[in-house]
Amino acid sequence: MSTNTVRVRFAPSPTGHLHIGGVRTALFNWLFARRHKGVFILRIEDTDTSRSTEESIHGIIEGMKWLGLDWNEGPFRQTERLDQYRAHVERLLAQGGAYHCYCSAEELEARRAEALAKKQTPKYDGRCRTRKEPLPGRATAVRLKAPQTGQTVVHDIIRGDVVFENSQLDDLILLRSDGTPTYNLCVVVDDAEMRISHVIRGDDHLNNTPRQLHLYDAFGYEPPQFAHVSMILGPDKARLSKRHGATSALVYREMGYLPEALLNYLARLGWSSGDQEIFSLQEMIDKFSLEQINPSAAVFNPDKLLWLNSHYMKEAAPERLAHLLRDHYLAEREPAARSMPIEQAVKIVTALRERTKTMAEMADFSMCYVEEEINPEPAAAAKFLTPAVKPALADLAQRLAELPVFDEPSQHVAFEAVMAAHQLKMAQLAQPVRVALTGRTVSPGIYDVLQLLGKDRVLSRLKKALDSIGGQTG
RNA sequence: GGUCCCAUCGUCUAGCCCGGCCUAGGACGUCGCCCUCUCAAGGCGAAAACACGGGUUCGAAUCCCGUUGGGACCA
Repeated sequence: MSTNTVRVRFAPSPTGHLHIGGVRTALFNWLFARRHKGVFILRIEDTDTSRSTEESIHGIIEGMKWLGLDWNEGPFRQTERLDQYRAHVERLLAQGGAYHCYCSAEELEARRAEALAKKQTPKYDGRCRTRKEPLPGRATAVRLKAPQTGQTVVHDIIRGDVVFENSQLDDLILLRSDGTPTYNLCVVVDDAEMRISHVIRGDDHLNNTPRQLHLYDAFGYEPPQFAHVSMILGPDKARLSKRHGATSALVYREMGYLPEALLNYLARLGWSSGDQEIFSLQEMIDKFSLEQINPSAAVFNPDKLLWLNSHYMKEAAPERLAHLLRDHYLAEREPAARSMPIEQAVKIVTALRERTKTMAEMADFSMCYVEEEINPEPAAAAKFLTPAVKPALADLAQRLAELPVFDEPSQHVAFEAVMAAHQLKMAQLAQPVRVALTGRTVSPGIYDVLQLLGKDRVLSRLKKALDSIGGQTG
């Protein structure tokens, strides 16, 4: 295989749901891989067994599949590669590139607290670095013998060169005293062995990068290129988290967002291509470049995501939305909806997608076309189903019942006749009819409503409404 | 506290690298008008930003320095 092949990875820790910040990182990696006809790898960083769960792994994979972020290799799991990490450490130890450290976590913590108290930078003092004889009876961690002078420069594609003084970096722990490998070790071993060409990750890892570079050096590996993407912030400019609202990709699915809307939104958060706002997946792939990524952090804006979602709902094939609506969003509200003819679902989608911004909202507005009977909202009924309009409604019911063909032109004639006979304007007639038929004051055009319900339900709901109105009869 | 990153409308951004075309463009949101059987959608229009201070230069949003503010990591 050519050494020029782009190989990138998304490496989430399965300690929670698939976070939308993670989705953006995954998307940038995926776009970069597709753009360069490279390889996208999914790697599960599950070495922290106390916090990793199978449930999280399933959630991550399900989320990735929902979004269409398909991977070429993996999912690999770090817990299946522990031998690799240990072997690398053994090798380093044998070469003198690492050493045993006998300091206990408690001692280190005490020294750190002491340093902080003296307003000094807490940093490992390297006291075990030159120890010749092992201390018997003490658990040992393994540390990297890192350079203590000079500088380490991270050549970041997004930020340019970032310089670190080696004197500021301490000898990082490779293996803890309980034998478990640390994050930096695993990442470097995996990225090297998986021949990752570009590490595209959150900039919360920028500070880890010089240490990782030391590790690449120690192992004799050529380091990859780095691109550190800034964080996604909440409205208060703090890192986006649960307290800012939904952060799980799959929760956005439940809220009725389309995957292409989320992807388009996340792509434009930190990346741009001129003034373009709407990108198909293929356009994103064609135009994506790491150099165009904005180095500054971005605030997550739910309103814009919502706008994009409504845009994509209007763009999508009605049949696709109809299946989604019926089999997912409606079915979870009313299982009987599964038996709805797909043509009916298509009609509902066509009538509602201009006025609802999510699939969940569409489902809520669809219920009155799914259920056999409805109970109008009390406030709407009180305002529009009044004795004053009762004669007109009765007249309309009569005329609609007598229509030989229940189509829009005929319905139109009936409405015109009722308006003329009762001296009513369209608004005065349509609103009561709307409330009688849908139970609320907001709906698609009244003729669309008639079509969606069909003659039987129209007549029965009009009758029910008429019966509910007190006062004069007929 | 130390290290590192960042800084254009409320928000996402174009412009910045290669100073003049910038009386700073687009988008979301907001407001107004039009359309209208409701709500939307759609159309038209408006308000709204170069964090601050010094340089460099004929000229700086664009280059340099500092300040301030925010963020991340060490934890």
